[in-house]
Amino acid sequence: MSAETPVVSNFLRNIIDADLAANKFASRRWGGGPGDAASHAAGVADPAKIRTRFPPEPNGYLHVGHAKSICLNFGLARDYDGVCHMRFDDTNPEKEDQEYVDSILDAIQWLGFGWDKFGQSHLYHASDYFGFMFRAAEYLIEAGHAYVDQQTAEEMRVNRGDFTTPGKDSPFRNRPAAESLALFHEMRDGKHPDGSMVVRAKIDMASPNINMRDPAIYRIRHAEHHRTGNQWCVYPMYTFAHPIEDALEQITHSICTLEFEDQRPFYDWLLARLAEGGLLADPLPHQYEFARLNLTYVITSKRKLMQLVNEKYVEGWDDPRMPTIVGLRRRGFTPEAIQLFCERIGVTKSDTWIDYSVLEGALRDDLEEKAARAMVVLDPLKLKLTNWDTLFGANHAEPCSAPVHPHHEEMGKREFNLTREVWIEREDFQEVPEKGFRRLFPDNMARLKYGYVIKCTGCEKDAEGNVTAVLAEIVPDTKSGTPGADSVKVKGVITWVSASEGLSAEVRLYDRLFTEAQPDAGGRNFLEVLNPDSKRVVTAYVEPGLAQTTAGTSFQFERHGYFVADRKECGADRLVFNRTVTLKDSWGK
RNA sequence: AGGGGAGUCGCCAAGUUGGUUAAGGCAUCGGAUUUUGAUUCCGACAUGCGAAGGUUCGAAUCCUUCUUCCCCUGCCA
Repeated sequence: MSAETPVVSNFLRNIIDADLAANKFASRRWGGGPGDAASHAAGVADPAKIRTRFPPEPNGYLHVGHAKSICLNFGLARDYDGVCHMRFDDTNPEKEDQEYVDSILDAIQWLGFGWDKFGQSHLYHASDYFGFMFRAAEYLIEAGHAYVDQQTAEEMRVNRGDFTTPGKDSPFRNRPAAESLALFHEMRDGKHPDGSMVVRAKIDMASPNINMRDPAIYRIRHAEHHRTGNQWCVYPMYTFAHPIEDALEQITHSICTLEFEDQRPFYDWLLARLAEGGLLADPLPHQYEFARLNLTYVITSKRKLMQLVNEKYVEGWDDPRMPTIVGLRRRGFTPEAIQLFCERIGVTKSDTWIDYSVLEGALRDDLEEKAARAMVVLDPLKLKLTNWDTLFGANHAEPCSAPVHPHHEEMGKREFNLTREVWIEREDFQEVPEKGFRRLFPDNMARLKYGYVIKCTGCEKDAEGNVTAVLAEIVPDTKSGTPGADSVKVKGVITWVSASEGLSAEVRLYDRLFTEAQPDAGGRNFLEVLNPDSKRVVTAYVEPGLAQTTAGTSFQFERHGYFVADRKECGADRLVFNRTVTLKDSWGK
């Protein structure tokens, strides 16, 4: 898909182009896997022109916002003959779980990306670097760049100062390195309870950048880690761990979101210190920040998504209304549509809102090309062909044929029968037509798609005056595909399903989850603007050929939109379809 | 208030060593095609680049001032 989509320049591509042009990475070595300066020095010239990484914390499900980052990082690596490392940033044992690891890996592969490149897998875990990180912290302490602080969390907070007030040095700040080192070892050995002490980088308590006011780099957590078990009771903080992870993996461009901009000075400070100590070597990785995705009508906060699931506003993480990758997938999104969306929105440093319709547009553009067509009636009203018996005989079934895809003959034909009674959409009949209406109304002609032109003669009503059936006559010799098909010109085309041969199916009509473009704008509780009609379930009639539908297959239900056979509940015994997105409708329903 | 960022068409977004008519996409609006009011195809769509000054033969690009919005005071990431 990217072959036909011209690549649009962005600030990251410009940076990479400049780096490459300057031969900035010419001396890079690759030790065959993540490692310190010595191990890479002993390796080979790095076969990867650049290295990026996608580093989720395995504490939740991936969503459309992550998709932007995934497409960016894996996409750049692909385009520049580099590699993107799949890395779990699992430095907080209390929040993480293997279940999330599995779902994340699955989501990325589904999106169309992988981490095997240059003959090896690049699936990494921050927890594999705990040993090095511990050594790095020891080095920092020994070199006078870090210390063990025994202030309480509250004392630390107060002494950090605020935006206008410089912080105050901790009373432990200048304790001898040997004392800090001994305490750090005691921390590791489980001699101290959670929260009793912490290792802090020694930088500048008066820095205007609060992240430089002696940030905590190691804390005590007597917790079982999903990968390292009980091997450790001290764990590195993100601030400290992330730059090291990047360096050990020889990442060239460490791309993260805007809120980490203030963290970059520490990122550079840390790597420079470790390079001084010989633990790391140039060229060191650099951090670049881009604006995360803001999508209207969508919420991506982990906490809020969790709330939607836990409080049953939706039916799980893979509910088709959820912006999670599993939700989008079940809704009928394709990986290509999501990739197209990411290409269209671009990458910048300006914090913007993308309208939900852009996502829908990309989806339609992808599905239009590949979805098989089918005729389905979602809101059935019976149509009686009153001259059927005299024309064909009551029990006759008239075979009709239609292309699987109007622009792709090679996809073949589908066959179904026209019978004396068919289902049509209730909205396709108006006893008194509104201006511009071209479908069925008394004395008007329209075509039953792929069948005959019919002339509406009236309707039947119940005691309350509700229309219960539409009456029409077939106009002879107008069957689609026959020489006389165009002898009568009509403006309206009606989709239909044989009343006697059509199959019934459960169809879920999904709509956006919220009624406001920015559900949590201005501190509003997003639950107050949940769309009560985000899911409507109808029993529809579908053409007989859909009987053998495979779960996960996408269709265009003609004149309605794109639908997908639900991957969990659609089976041979029960047809279940999810509406992925409607067709564009310039007439307005 | 201190620090860090961002403001180019309705929504995104190229363009920044200053130099012809400010890319492109989405949306929108015309028109053609169409057995999906879909698709497709043609065409239209910023004398303007947050604002005001200034430098210059020439500025979205340089300078000055102003303005709006976003992020930062977890032993989360």
